[in-house]
Formats: sequence, C-alpha cells, structure tokens
Amino acid sequence: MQEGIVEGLRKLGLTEYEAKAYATLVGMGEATAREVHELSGVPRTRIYDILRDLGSKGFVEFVQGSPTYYRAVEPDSVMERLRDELVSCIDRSTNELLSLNLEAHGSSPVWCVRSKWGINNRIRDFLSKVERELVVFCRSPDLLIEHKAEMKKVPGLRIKVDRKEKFVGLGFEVQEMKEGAERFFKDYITDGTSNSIDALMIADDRSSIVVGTMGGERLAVIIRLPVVAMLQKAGWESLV
Amino acid sequence: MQEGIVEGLRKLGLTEYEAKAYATLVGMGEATAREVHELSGVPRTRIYDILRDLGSKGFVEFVQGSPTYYRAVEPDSVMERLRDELVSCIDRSTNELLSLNLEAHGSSPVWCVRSKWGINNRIRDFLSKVERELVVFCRSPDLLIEHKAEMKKVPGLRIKVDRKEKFVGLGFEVQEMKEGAERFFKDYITDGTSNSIDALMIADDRSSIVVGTMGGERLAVIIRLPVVAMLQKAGWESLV
DNA sequence: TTTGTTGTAACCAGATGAGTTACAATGCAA
DNA sequence: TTGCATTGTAACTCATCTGGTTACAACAAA
Repeated sequence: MQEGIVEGLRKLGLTEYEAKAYATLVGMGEATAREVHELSGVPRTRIYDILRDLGSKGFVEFVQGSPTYYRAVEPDSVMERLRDELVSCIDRSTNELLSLNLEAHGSSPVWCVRSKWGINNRIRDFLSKVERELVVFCRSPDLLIEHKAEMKKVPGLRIKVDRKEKFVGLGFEVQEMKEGAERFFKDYITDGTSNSIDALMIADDRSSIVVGTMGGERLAVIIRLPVVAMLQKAGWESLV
Repeated sequence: MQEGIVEGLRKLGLTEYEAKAYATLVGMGEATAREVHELSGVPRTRIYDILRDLGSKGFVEFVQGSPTYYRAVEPDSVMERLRDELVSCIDRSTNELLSLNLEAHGSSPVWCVRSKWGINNRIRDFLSKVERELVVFCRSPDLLIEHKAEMKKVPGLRIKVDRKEKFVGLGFEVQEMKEGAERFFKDYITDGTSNSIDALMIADDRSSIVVGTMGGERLAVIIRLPVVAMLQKAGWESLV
C-alpha cells in the first residue's frame, strides 16, 4: 500500500488505522476483518472497532455474519461528500470571520511575517500595489522564479544582484552590483543569532519588504515608512 | 465571541486556543498579546506560543517590540488558501483510491450500512436503479420527505403506510394497510435488543432495502436476492 | 477434547492540548 | 535609584486520544 494515501486521508480527519483500513478495503473490494488486518497492518484486535468507526462515518458497509464481511463505500462518493462538508465549513467560517472584521486595520507601518505562505502572500500583495517603480536587490533567483508572473507586470522594475550568472535565462534584465558592495547584504551575526538577507524590494520610495533568515527562521519584514524606504533606496543606489 | 466560529476553525485543523486567538485578532484588527488574551480567554502565559504558531501557519503577522503587536492576516485570503489545500488533498486522495479500486466488487448480495449519510447514500443509489416497479412500506414520513425528489421520478411507485393521516400533504398517493397487518412491522425484541423497522422498499422484485433501528443503532440492510425480495413483496401484498 | 478463529474488552504508553505555576527581563513611576 | 507592574519564557500537571498489546469469551472444526 502506498504511504501517501494514508497521509492524505489523515489530513482529512481519519486516524492512521482508519486510513489504512479504508484504503486496504478499497483495494480489496470485499473482505473479512481478518483480511483487512493482514493487508493493512492494523492489529487484528483493533480492526473491529476501527471498521465499526468507519461504518459510523459512512466509509464502509458490512454484512453481519461469522465472519462479518466488509466493503468500502465507493471512494468518489465518499470523497465528494467530504469535500462538500469541508468547503461548506470553510465558507461558513469565512463569513463569520468577515463579519467580525468590519473595522479598518493595519495602521502599524511595520509587520513581520513568519510562514512560507504568509511571506509569499505578502510579496504578491506588495507587488500588486506598485505604482511607478520597484527596485529589487536579491541574492538568489528563487524569489524571482516564484513571483515571475507578477514581477513581469510591475512598472519601473530595476533589479540588482550579487552575481549575474545566477540569473541568466529568467528573462529579467539584472544589474550586477559593484565590487565590495555585497558586504551590506552579507550574513551577519547579532546577539548570537545569524542573519542573512535574501532579498530587498522598495516600491515607489514608499514601502519596502525584506526577506531573509533571522535567528534560524525565515522571516519577511514589511515596512511602510517612506523615510526608511528612501534611506534603503539610497543604499541600494550606491551598490551600482 | 461566537461559539460556532471556534468550532468551525477547529474542524479546519486549528486547536481551541488557536481558533480563539485568531478569531479575536480578526475582530480587533491589531492588538498586543495581552489584549488578545483578555478578549479570547486564552491564558496569558500561553498566548505567546499560540500566536507564534499562528504566525508559522500563516494566520497572523506581528511587529516585534515591547509589547509586540499582532494582527490577523485577512480571513478571506487565509480561508481561500485553506480551501485550496484541502480540496487538492481530497482530489489527490480520490485519484489514489480509485487507482486501487479497479477490480469489480460488491458481489455479496446483502449489506448493512450504519451511518446516517451512508444510509441516505444507499437509498439514493437504490432509488436510481429502479426500472419498472417500486413498492414501499413506511411508518413515518421522514424518509419520503428526505428523498421526495428522487422518489417522484421512480416508475411504478406504490406506497403502503400504517396510518394515512401522517402522510397528507406530501403529494404521494398512499394506501393504508389493513387492520391487524401492522403487527408485521411492530417493534419487537430479539436477543434482548429492541428492533423497529421504519421502512421497507422492494425494487423490481429483485432487490430490497430495510431501514430501521436495531439494537439501539440506526441501520439499513440492502438485499439483492430476488428470492428474498419476492417473499418480502408477497408479505407486502398481504397488507392490503 | 483440543485447536484455531472470531470478536470483545481492557490495558499501557506516547503525544497532544488545556490549564497552571514559577520566574527572568523589561520597562515605568515614585 | 528603588519598587512594582507588565512582558515574555519555560516548565509542569492533567485529561484525552491514538497506537499498540494482552486477556479472554464464544464458537466452529478436527
């Protein structure tokens, strides 16, 4: 049996035993508790309550007897129901949350974002709000690849990189910064934690976003203070 | 704060504390850890790691300081991502399961179904496969109401009930069974467990389905043996 | 009777989450 | 500066859940 299928079913709310038993039963079509146990690896003495639970959840059917026979309910049917339940739960939650969320917010000019998705989300948002000009410094092509499509649409795009050869074939016009300037963006250590900056973007001399690893965790810092943005840009210009 | 919103978020994979903190933060727009604690009821000494977790999951952003300020990422944005993740997980699982499910199955002629959804699913399937004739006995209008639409499409529909007055206004033509015949479907006790039958349907003299409560739990029994169906129908006919 | 199988029930151990306590560090006000 | 409240960290307890095991009753076949 594949490993991934169990993992997937667990994400959808089944336990490991339930996932194994159900997947096995789907594969066997019809089987006794013992057979499910043999193939799935679920302990024999537990297979009975597991199958009973699956029955209560609408995943399997059975025919009483000695031995009792079990079969899986058609997976597309079960999965469709699951999807409907989850989607309607999400829609409900979204509406409830939005009804709490009436007031305006985001007044603080600087925010940190921690998760990978959160960072990408922020970058997308940031890119979509550029009006005239975006200057970018970056040290790895990953970020440019990830946001290539949005980046292409940005007006006034200028990119500086540490070494040109890392960025060939991406379709971006990049400029290499001058000798010795890379020290501004080198890995450094503060308070015993190592920091490294992967990318810096400044939009319209107004807001900026810094992406990097600080103290062992990936972080993005969004700053919407024109003063700071101007200063950062001045530094950036000096990199030519 | 509403109770339902926390319950909904928990179904989507958050813990109680996480759900409370996130919902609260959505409502406040921007707040310190303390404020979130006060409003959400999450213990103050736990609010810090909860908010950190929410950050790692992409639900909140923060600005370091003393005190650190937090804000919720826009709920529609977060929820949309969650939906995409779950739906793609379901699609993947469905495909993997179906690829295991190539062989034909369902050869056994009798099956029990336990869950509410499973029972309804079975009944829908059963009704959709009627070709010429469906005879129904039922003791409560619930089942007819639940499957009214499908039932209307069934050819050769004949319904017998215990007492006609319970079924007025449903748009079904029902026939009352004769005096004394209800004893066949009365609640009865076997092996110390009480059983009661809510409905019995027979399709094309071929297959039948019985819905009822047996030993304290709701159960449907599907039988695809023509012999049994014929016998059941003979009994049914005698109810006139 | 013996043996093996089916099915039930209980138990143990590890992980996780809810809720609490202790305490270091950081301000802030007198 | 001292004293005090607040911020933030870390640990611990308790209950629940899940994975994994043991014991045993009921039953059928040999």
